[in-house]
Amino acid sequence: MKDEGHRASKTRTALVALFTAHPNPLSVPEIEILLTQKKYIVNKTTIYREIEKLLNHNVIKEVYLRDDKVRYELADTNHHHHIVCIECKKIEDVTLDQDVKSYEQTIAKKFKYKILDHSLEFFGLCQKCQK
Amino acid sequence: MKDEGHRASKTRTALVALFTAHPNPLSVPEIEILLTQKKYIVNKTTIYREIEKLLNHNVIKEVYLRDDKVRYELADTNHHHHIVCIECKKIEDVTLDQDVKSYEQTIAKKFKYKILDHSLEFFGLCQKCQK
DNA sequence: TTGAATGCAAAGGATTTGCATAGAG
DNA sequence: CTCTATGCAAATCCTTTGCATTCAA
Repeated sequence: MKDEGHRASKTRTALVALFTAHPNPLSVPEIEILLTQKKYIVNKTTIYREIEKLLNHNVIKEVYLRDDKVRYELADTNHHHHIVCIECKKIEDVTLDQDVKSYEQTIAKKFKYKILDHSLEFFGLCQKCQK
Repeated sequence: MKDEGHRASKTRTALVALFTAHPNPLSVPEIEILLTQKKYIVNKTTIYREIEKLLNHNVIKEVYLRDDKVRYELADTNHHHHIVCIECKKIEDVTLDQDVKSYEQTIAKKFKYKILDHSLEFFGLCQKCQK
């Protein structure tokens, strides 16, 4: 990003550090709370704008988990899915040996689509919440 | 629903008819527009409240498609997924011969989760939009 | 000095809530 | 008559936009 005249601003640094340290995909309101806890006070607007830049530069990507909140996580991780506990909201990464890619060819042919991507998320109860 | 004292109210009838006639999962703002086009004017609030009742009675279910809009579709259809054209936003149902269920056991064991459900959606370009 | 970064206020859009009225059984 | 259904206004929450100011290369 610096190549394009962008700076290693405080907010940018703080956000990347947060995403690196944090295991879960985060929404903007969550990010705001976490930054505040770290005594780093930023305006909501700044977060939204910074998120947009990070998205445009493929530093982070969007994650959708069955609610109307958009979450973000680092983009440079391996392709993976998520498993979400519907009770405690814990989120874990899921990697599949044989990924859904195999379906994509069949579907692409059947529907005459050029498939670019897919979302696969699992929902259930984690060990603790099953009790 | 009638069993529980609910009536076949105008809005309820109109909504179920709309979902039955309409192939795509619909958001509340979309529903409002479609009903208006059919000369059936309802207040937004009424739609939201009716949607909630239909959800509670499992007449419809929520669908999430990579944006922050919640959509709804009839719940009594076969388990299926969706393929979305990122250009023209067309949505089609996708049924898989061998569903993701097979993954669920493996993942459930590995993560010690009780898996209840999953979401799988494909994104790409439909035939028209590939040109 | 110049463009990027930030804050603040306001606007927009979706959704929810409270209250009062209308309507169906 | 009684409870459901509906409308309307207001409130909330998330997100975006415009404008002015600050900051870093």
